[in-house]
Amino acid sequence: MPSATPPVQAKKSEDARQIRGERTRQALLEAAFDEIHHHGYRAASLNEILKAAGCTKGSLYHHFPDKHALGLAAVVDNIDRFIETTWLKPLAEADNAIDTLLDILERHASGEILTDVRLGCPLQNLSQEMSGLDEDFRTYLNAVHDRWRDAIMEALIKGQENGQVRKDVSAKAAATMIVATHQGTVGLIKTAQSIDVGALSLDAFFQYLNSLRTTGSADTGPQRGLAS
Amino acid sequence: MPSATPPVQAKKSEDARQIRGERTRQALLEAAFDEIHHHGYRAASLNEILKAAGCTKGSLYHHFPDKHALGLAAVVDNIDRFIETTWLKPLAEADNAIDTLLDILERHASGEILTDVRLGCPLQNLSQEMSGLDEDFRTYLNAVHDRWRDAIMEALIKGQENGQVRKDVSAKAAATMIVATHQGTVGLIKTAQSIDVGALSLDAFFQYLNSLRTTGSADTGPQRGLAS
DNA sequence: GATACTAGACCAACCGGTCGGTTTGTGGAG
DNA sequence: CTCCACAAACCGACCGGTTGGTCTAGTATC
Repeated sequence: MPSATPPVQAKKSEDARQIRGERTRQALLEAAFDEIHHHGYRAASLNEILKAAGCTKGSLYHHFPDKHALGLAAVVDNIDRFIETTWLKPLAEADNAIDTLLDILERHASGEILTDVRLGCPLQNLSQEMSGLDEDFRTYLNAVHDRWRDAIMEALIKGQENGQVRKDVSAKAAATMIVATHQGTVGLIKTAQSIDVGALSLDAFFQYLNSLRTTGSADTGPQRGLAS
Repeated sequence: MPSATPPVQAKKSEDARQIRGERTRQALLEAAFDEIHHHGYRAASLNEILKAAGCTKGSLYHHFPDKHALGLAAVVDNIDRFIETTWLKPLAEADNAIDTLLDILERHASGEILTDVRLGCPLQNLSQEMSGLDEDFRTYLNAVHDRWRDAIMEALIKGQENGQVRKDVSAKAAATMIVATHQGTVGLIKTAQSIDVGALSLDAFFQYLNSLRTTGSADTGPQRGLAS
């Protein structure tokens, strides 16, 4: 990165405008999400966030009107990205809905996605904490649930059209239950602080998901299931 | 309740010892559980609890060493009773595990058990809030999950022995998933602040539970399902 | 009079939020 | 190229309020 005379007319937006202002803003968002993930929104301390972000109250309240705005921005920023890459994109591109679902769940069970058992899933944590407390958070989190469920539903419907998924099940109901079971399993894991209980739950969950296949397609093949 | 000269020698344990001491203790437990149910443990204000219980700091700290002990006692007291009457007892006495499960779930869906959609299930709320925060709470809540799951498992095993439940499913895995799906559904309801999403999830859930029946017994009978 | 219990003023710690003031980067004038 | 004006960015002491918890004084019951 040579600093040799950058062209004077170069738009400074790309990099130059990001220095300072945007950088500390991003640092605040990241630190805020981390603190919220660890302690929840209400118990998240602004002073701790500031310490982690390496700036002070003045900076914070220059970029955000209050704690609520900071927290919401941090949460939306992070969860949107997560749900998009982990669920929505793979499901939209899926050739086979059931296979894709099993694959994503397997990656949860292996600890690839849920890295820290103690902290749990941010979406789950926040839904639980904030739903009855703040309408802005609740509306957003509920919208995430809806997007998530709809993505599963669409994949199932596509599978039904392809003849991979049984047509005597309601795609919407099944998708809703899949979201519920996943969230519930993550909750059990957090309380048990062990993924063993998650493996148990997923074992039955996989059996259910396989039961959604048409009898023609590879049904209860031995290829799927917990690696154990 | 005539106060006419009670027998002097009457054991005062039953009623007399309960006056004052035990009465305020119970009032504190009740008020504490209510406050915790509404705001969670951390946000539960001792002053609010005292106001609701109609006593003062001095009384509280005479009966309990600290907030932690009060909260735990209140939670154990209440949840133990709930899980016992709602799940453990019916399951232990069940003639048919699947029918009993469907029945309990139906009572949830009808709003008979989960009275206030906004507050959610206390067990779920506390598991989520406290598991990563306090080992005493976590240990207790995890034990409740275990008791709950074991009761379902026992009922399923009994059903397998009776020939009502398919033997190619792991009772333990199925019971774990049933707990997870139920908890997850309750969570979705809370975030959506509507039982509609719960009805959707339960629709698929019922289909799954019915699929656990042996093909001989009343399989996908029309008698079960959401009333709607 | 001893014991169990109640009362509420009081405390340090921490909370989110405010505010006057300083630093830093930049565009235009000379 | 230098200098200045101005605004965006940043700083941290400070504020009122609330928290869980302590302490001393007083009261009902045996």
